[in-house]
Amino acid sequence: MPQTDFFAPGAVVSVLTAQPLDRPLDYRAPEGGCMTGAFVEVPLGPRKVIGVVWGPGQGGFAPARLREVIRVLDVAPMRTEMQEFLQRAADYTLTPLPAMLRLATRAPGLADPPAMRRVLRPGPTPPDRWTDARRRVMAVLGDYGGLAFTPTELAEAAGVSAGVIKGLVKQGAIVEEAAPRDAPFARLEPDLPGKTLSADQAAAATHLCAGLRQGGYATTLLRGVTGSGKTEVYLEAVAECLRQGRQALVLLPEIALTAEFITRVEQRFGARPAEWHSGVTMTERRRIWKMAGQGGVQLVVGARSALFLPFRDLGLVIVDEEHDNSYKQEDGVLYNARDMAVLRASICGARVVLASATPSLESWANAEAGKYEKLVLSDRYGAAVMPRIGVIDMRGEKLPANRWVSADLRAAVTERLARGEQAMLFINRRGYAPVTLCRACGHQIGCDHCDARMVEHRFLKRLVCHQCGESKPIPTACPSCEAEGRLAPVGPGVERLSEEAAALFPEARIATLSSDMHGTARALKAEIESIAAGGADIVIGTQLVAKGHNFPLLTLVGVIDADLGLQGSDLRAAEHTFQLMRQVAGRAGRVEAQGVALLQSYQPEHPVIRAIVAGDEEGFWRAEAAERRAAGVPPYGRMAGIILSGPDMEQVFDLGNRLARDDVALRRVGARVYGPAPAPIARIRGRHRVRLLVKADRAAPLQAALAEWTGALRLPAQVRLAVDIDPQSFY
DNA sequence: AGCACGCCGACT
DNA sequence: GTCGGCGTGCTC
Repeated sequence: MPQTDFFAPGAVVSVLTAQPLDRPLDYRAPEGGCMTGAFVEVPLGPRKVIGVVWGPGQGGFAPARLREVIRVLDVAPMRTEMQEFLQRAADYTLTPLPAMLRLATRAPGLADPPAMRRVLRPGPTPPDRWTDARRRVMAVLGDYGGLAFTPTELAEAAGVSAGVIKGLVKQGAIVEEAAPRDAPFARLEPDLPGKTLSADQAAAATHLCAGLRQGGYATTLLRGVTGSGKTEVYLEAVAECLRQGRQALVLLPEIALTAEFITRVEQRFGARPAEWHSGVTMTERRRIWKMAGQGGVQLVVGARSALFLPFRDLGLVIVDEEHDNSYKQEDGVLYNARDMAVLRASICGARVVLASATPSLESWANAEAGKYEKLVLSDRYGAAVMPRIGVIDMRGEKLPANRWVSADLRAAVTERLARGEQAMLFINRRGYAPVTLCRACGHQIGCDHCDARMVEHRFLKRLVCHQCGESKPIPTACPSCEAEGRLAPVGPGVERLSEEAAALFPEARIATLSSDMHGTARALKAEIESIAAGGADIVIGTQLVAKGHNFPLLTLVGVIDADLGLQGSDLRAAEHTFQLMRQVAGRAGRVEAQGVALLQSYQPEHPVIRAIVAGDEEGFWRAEAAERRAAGVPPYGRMAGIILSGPDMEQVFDLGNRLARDDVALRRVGARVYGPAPAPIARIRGRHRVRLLVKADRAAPLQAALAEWTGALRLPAQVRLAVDIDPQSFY
């Protein structure tokens, strides 16, 4: 890390850009000099690019050929802790540092001078006459003294027409002024009265607040069943963080959840936090980015990429639903947001709260080992109790073709309908039918670019590949044998289940929730709100409904295929099924009545199904942990996936074999390589993929060995190699 | 990432 | 003869 802070003009500095160069380049400091961390514009070949002064020059490049930094940008310099975070995240995920920097500068217009806009302030001369409208305008301007209004905003806030404002400006009662466009966010008030907490919640909140007052890094796993009020608890921690004048970040796994959460923040703190995710406008992103650095935002709520905002003084990171798979995803860089949150917090001395009803085994093990603190909320908040969970053994069920709702489940739904309560049918499959089969020749329609079957989406009237998103119209003739009218949908998806429910319960109002049926997040939110308010009798949904939405009238959840996630040989299958089933079951009976969850299963004796039914969480995790420990896999061993992809299958396989053979670097640290094998999806968008797995001891210096190992392989032009540290799936 | 340099096929 | 294909390499 850099020792020198200021570089005099002409001094040699090293500058990191987001260009894929694999290391920083040396430049001469500009006229006026520059600081470590400064955002600068530098010449690169014929172009000008943005970079960060990373430290003193590295040397080794002819001094005469050094070029000069063009200018220092007018944004808050990158903090040393952010540099360290990016460096360590890059080292951990084996990502080139420039790619990491790109994540940290994903706001447009950083190079632009601070844009100004015209805002209105009360002027020196009172208006000649006071009308009602004029009084309202001046009252709004006075009340919100600190806030800046544009003419349109002021007219709207005061409920007057633009003419009134114009008149006041003309008289000098209001004056126009230039103000920076990227304005601070409205202040959140941590001392507004919060909700009354249960004894459990209060104890947990007190503990978290005490930790924040003590300061320094620590991670707490906050466990609580659905409806136990985890959110209220961690909002108290946010309040404490704000009281200390530090910034807080709340990560949510789904954009669809942010709207509801922001409303709760507004109720608790009297103003809206900043909202950061892919759906946010460019202007707003730039504002949040800049305000994070200037301290003009206290709380950011958003997606995992918010971890890379340049917070000036981050004191608390909440990772809600920490077990959620979407925290580990690729957006240019493969990283797990939960782990990166812990890393970032440990560097900047912040607290982390990992909240979940069903933690990941990793977090559970860290808590068991004493690396994380553990807080458990055992009661459901208010009168709500955990649902009773039962299994319906489908082996004895004689269902007609293309029916999936058993007699028992049907009876249970009918009972709820009679009582005026809501029921939910859950199936974790989008679309109408997962397979389209030709009855004449047995051909199944697959994607042309991937090794995946096309899923019929009747709602969209198309076949869709869930892998690459490619879609095509539903053919009338078989593409293989050309038989007309012999194509048949096989198996259930959420749309088909909806059709069945309509036939079984003709009187009921049925609402179907699936991500592809509601174009926008807003439409989806409106639908969810309407359902929560009683706008439907039966809710039919996919994974989407399992994630944190609150349906107070719901007393029954029926899971159509509880075994679905248990198929395949993925070691995490048990964990995921356990988490998903517990979450779905938790939707039932949140308020007064005890809910019931019924799981349809063809293997009711399966240990996972039994653990879910028994509600024996600790038992499940202990058993799962024992198995993982025996197999030497995460979290008791380390793993990495290597994916080689390219247009030529043979070439990619050859490279995989060569890699597997030349494994000296790995063996030196006691790691072993398995494969190559076709990747879980062997072909995506026309690129063939093979995968190798590396298994190592927990303490092994895996990254260094992997870097040496893969670095030795010369890659042909079209072949790409990606390293996935701590892969989500492994077998 | 861009953009140049460079070495082999079909065109004025 | 040269215009242009995109494979390989460099950017301080």
